[in-house]
Amino acid sequence: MSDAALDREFRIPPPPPGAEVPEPLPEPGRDEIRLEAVMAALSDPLRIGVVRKLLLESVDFDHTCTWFGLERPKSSLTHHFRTLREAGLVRQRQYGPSRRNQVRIADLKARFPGLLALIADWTPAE
Amino acid sequence: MSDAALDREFRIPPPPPGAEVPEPLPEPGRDEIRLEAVMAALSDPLRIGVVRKLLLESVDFDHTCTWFGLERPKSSLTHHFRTLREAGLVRQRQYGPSRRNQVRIADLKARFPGLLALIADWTPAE
DNA sequence: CAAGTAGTACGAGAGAATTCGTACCAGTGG
DNA sequence: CCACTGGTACGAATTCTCTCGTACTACTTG
Repeated sequence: MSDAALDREFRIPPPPPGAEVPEPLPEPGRDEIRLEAVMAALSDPLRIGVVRKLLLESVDFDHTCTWFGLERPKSSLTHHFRTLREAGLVRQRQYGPSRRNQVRIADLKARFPGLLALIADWTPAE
Repeated sequence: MSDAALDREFRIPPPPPGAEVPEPLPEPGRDEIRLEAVMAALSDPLRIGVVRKLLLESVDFDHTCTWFGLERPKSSLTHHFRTLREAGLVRQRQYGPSRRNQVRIADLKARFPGLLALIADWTPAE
């Protein structure tokens, strides 16, 4: 699937008007994102599956870690989502007690055109 | 260095005419290449640099491991080139005593469109 | 045959990732 | 206040990866 198709079909709506959007947690700037780090983050099936699910099913603004239905201990999920954030793939914001995730679509499209399409087309091994 | 050694050093052997091309070493078939494995292989700067150099500077022929000018022990290079081959990124053929490498351009274009462009655009960290 | 070349395989040490238990903390809703 | 939810931080065990030395093999050249 092309980046343009992703734009048309799976665009993440803006936050609701008047809602307070917390600042993102620390993350690399757009120009600091390294392809090696992105590749390393995506080399784990759980993590590339998370990014893909966010791309394809993010009908709402963003999602908590538990929304993904991953059957892992919470401390493991913390590790994987931090890995994705530090690589520059997802942005995390703290909404009260929960932490919500979204793919950095604009940054990734600008920096690595075609990458999101590869992720969206990924399927887990049988 | 002997004259013969000088000859070998600077001669790029022509592509073997016709049927003299050895069979590739064991590698995953086109449809067996996994994106996770490709990402893992490319997450090492040395390896993504090798693939990039092959893409940009050796469209016609394939090249030995030492052609890359990497200042690592031979056993380290064996490890990295095997990783690339087992991930499905490069094809290796045995020409006499030396082993030559090519990017699997057709397979990767078909399976992961856009990936090769990402690799070609990569630059090492400063 | 002997020397040189281009690799391999094995194995060990160091370091990084992964997994996960445990303890803990911040909001939210009785 | 108390329990619950949705996380974090730390640390340990395990596993994986990277690096590299050593010894070895295969082929080519003189």
